[in-house]
Amino acid sequence: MSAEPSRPTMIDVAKRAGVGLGTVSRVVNGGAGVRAETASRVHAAIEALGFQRNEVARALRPGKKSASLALVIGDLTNPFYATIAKASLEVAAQSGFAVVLGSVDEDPEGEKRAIRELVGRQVAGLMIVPDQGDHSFLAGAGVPVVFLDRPAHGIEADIVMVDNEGGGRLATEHLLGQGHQRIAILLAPSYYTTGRRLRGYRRAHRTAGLTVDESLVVQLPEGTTEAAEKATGELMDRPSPPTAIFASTNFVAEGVLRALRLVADQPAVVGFDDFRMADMLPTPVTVVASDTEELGRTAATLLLGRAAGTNTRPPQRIILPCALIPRGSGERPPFS
Amino acid sequence: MSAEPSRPTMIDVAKRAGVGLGTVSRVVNGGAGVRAETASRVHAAIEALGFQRNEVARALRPGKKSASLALVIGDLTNPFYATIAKASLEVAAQSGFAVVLGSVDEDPEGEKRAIRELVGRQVAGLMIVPDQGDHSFLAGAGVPVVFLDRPAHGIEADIVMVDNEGGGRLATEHLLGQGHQRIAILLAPSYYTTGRRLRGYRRAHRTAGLTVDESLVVQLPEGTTEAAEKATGELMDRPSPPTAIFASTNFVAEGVLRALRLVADQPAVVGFDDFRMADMLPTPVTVVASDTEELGRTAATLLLGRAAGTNTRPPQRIILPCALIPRGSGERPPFS
DNA sequence: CCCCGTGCCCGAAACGTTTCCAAAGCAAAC
DNA sequence: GTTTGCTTTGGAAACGTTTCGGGCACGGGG
Repeated sequence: MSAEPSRPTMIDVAKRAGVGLGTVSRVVNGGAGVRAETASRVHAAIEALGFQRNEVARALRPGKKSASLALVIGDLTNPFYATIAKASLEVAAQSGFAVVLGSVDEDPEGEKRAIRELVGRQVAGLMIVPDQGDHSFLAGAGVPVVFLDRPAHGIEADIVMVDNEGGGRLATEHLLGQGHQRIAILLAPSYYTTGRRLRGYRRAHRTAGLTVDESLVVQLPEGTTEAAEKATGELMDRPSPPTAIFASTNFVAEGVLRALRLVADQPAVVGFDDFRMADMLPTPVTVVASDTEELGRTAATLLLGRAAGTNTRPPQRIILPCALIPRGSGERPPFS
Repeated sequence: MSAEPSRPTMIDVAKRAGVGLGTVSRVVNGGAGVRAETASRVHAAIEALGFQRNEVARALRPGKKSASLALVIGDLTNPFYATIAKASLEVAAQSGFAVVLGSVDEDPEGEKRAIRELVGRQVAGLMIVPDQGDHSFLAGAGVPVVFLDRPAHGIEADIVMVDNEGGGRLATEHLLGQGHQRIAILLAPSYYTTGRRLRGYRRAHRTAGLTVDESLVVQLPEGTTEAAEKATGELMDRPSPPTAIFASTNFVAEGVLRALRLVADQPAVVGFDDFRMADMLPTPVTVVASDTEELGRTAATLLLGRAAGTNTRPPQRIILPCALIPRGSGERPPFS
């Protein structure tokens, strides 16, 4: 057993450079108020010892939060979430912040535990894509919070999201404009976003003077491609199938497209959120999409402002617009 | 300006429960050697105050690393990396570890800085998808390291990677088996993995008694779809274009497919690494792939073992196998 | 009655940094 | 020569936890 070669501390550096502890600290933090000659001696000692500041000890001082942001987010395999993670990571990195990923169980209880954990780590701020359930326990945590993609209950905080209702309306209006009358909507059980998209769907119908056939509003048991595939198959097997489908999610859209490979009369399809290869499929997929990177960037920027105390405005609600990207699948006319 | 409602500490809890500081600590850490009655009083106080252990202070004690792993990885938007992140995150979470994402600049210098940062945060271990360049500076850090996907220079450490050469051979043999003689290989400039895949390509040729036409070995300036698309276009415009293309990366494969939309004589295509929708494209894409989740899981498990001191074996090199998934694009016969 | 375990609990020390106060050096002004 | 003020430096306190050496109370054995 060799003795653990414990990393050198500022004290070691101070001894070696023949200066006081405080001086080393000052040099490490930018070196204001230190003679150049002294500073260079300290730097030499740091170099020689391979000293590396212990961020943990640094963060212990009151007021100094650790320079990290927490990100509590769903399945990174979903390009929507991955894009958010990437964008926020980039913004954070520019300010010298690291990003801590919380464990991402699906149940609200796991989410709560993960968040507690993160708060205990003294992160400077939290970015959360909230599950359903109450988030009031965050109120007293003394950490700024920004919610992404959907609001949370029980707490006033910044939130950055997409114009779900507008997007839903856009998609539906587009399909109605092609002459479709029987438009199905497949909803992943994601509660809030899904609800708003449905609302847009309804509003588009109302505006057009149509009533929606409730049997075409399909609530999926899961947000997976498999569930969507199955539901789509059943939908198209009905006596009078829909002539168009609005898929409320990128995974749902994928499932829909899979199911449709076996179908003779191809309905029009519009998805929500863009995805890779959407334009490469046999008939390119029309989607309603927003700038997901912008969403992540905005949230991170906002949070950094809060964490730094620069931004003291009341909680903001930022809503990013959606645009329709016609590619083919949404422009198919109604069959029969 | 309301006074910052600083979070309660163990001292506050101790006062409120009418016990000593040490007792609170024991209760919080499992409560061995504390009378049940006392423990419940402490728990009540914790509940009442909303106490949350300060992990930073905890990690300050010598030996105690913070319960977090660092992950230094490329673009999360790349499903390959996203999958690794997800899998390792899950494993870490099971052991109560969080995952810190390092800033992911592309240049080696940025990577080095990011790693230093992470080491300073007292993470319990590092998972790194290494850039080229020397990583010997990690040797003295006193933190266990696991490299993913490619080895690093200047340091002995565990590494988990894919059988790149075998995969390259598999892909090439498959194409040769279809009667292709002019097989192009498009290489993203990722140095190591790319080099091994090329080696597999060469070996397959040699085994088949063929010499490779060096003009068909295309080194891309970038690993982007755009670069691959451009190169593919040029490739197919040659007087005698290849009848098959081996794309060394998922992004490269995408670029190839984009370019091929405009081409009359469709070459066979095999990609490296699977990707979403590969089976949904007009002609489904044949790929060589390995279990990326397994890669992430293995690395995380290995690292946790090192961090806990459970695993003291000499550094391991784990190589995951690749399998060919025929879907259509790789089974196209040579044209003309 | 004394001694010694055995549980349970207390509180000080230590971890490595930042920050604050004071001291020291020095130059300029008187 | 003294004062004043500024720059540079040293060192102690504080951050919130874990850990460790005791202390106290109680009970049983001698």
